Amino acid sequence: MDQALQAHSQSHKAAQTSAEVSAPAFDLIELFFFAYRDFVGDADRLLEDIGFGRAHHRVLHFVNRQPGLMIAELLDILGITKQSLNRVLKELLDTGYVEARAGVTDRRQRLLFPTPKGHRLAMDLSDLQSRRFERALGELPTDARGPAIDFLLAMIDPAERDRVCSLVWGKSREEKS
Amino acid sequence: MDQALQAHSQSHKAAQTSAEVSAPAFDLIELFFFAYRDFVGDADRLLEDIGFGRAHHRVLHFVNRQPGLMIAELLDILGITKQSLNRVLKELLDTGYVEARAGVTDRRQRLLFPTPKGHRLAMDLSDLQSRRFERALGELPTDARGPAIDFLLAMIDPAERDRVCSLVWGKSREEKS
DNA sequence: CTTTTACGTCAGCCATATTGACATATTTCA
DNA sequence: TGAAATATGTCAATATGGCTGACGTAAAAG
Repeated sequence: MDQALQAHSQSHKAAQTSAEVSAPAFDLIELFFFAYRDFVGDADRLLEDIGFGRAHHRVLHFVNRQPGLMIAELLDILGITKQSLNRVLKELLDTGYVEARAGVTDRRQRLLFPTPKGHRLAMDLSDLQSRRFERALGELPTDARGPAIDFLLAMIDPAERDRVCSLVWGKSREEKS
Repeated sequence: MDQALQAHSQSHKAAQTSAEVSAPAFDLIELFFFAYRDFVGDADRLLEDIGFGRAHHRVLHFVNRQPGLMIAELLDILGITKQSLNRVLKELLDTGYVEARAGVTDRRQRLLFPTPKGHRLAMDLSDLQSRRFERALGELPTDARGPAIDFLLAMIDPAERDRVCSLVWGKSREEKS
């Protein structure tokens, strides 16, 4: 069967599109796929006991990371529509993991905060995922934390990087006003 | 649900005191999230023109990588049910990206092969994703390809690694080049 | 006072996954 | 040979997480 594929690959060389380059990095592609799958799998297992999914996790994570987040900012970070957010956010509000307070200067805004319960869940999920990173980095010969950060950052669209960087390392929402 | 939460909360405290969990690696968590999102976004944009989604991509990718794959093997790799696979696979067969032949020794088996058209699409998608890796690795000071592979592999569940390694390199991890 | 902004909501659609039950062909084994 | 195990297909119902479009409302900004 490998012969069949090779023969066919040769015969169509002329018809290959402009996208064709050197040998594809199948190993990196597949390792990234499986690594991410296991990474989110940790959180999935913790969440399914409470009846939440990944959508809830993402919302809770960013609300916990940036307490006082506005709806519009959250939509921008997640890249989803307000209708999509609404069902998930409503469940988080109803079950008391997140709470919303009207903005001080602008009372149209609903600023989102984690409740103590929501904060604990968010930290448990983050700890779980951090432990995977710690284990992984600990398996590597030298300290690979810096290189890992550099690699992951380099994988992000250059145009997106500033936004991501300020989200990851930037100021908290309290100083924003 | 309250019980689950309470137990969960206590286990968190225990973990904090005994395992001395340091501050969660929010940066790695979020960078991994955004990196993976951009990574799959490349393929998503190419696929949506033909009306395919990520599910089609995953099936086509592994069929292209391992021509002659059996249905059961594919289900095992993807970790989904046959009912989920069926619709997607049917569309790939109907549109002529994948073809199925009965097994030689066991005619119950349906061995899956990429058609020339399917092979080209799979390679276009892989090339697109490879270019992101090449760009990313090229931005880093020293050659980071080996370290990147090691890091991604370390992120995968230890119990899963041998399976992933033989899938990626067709051999065990020790003999990986 | 009008417009814009920030948000909520209803209604319907699509894609991807799930489980359970049942059908069919084929191979294997007692 | 006849029974059981295997590989796969299929029908039906359900969940989740997204989408678009349209419409409503309260508050801020001009």
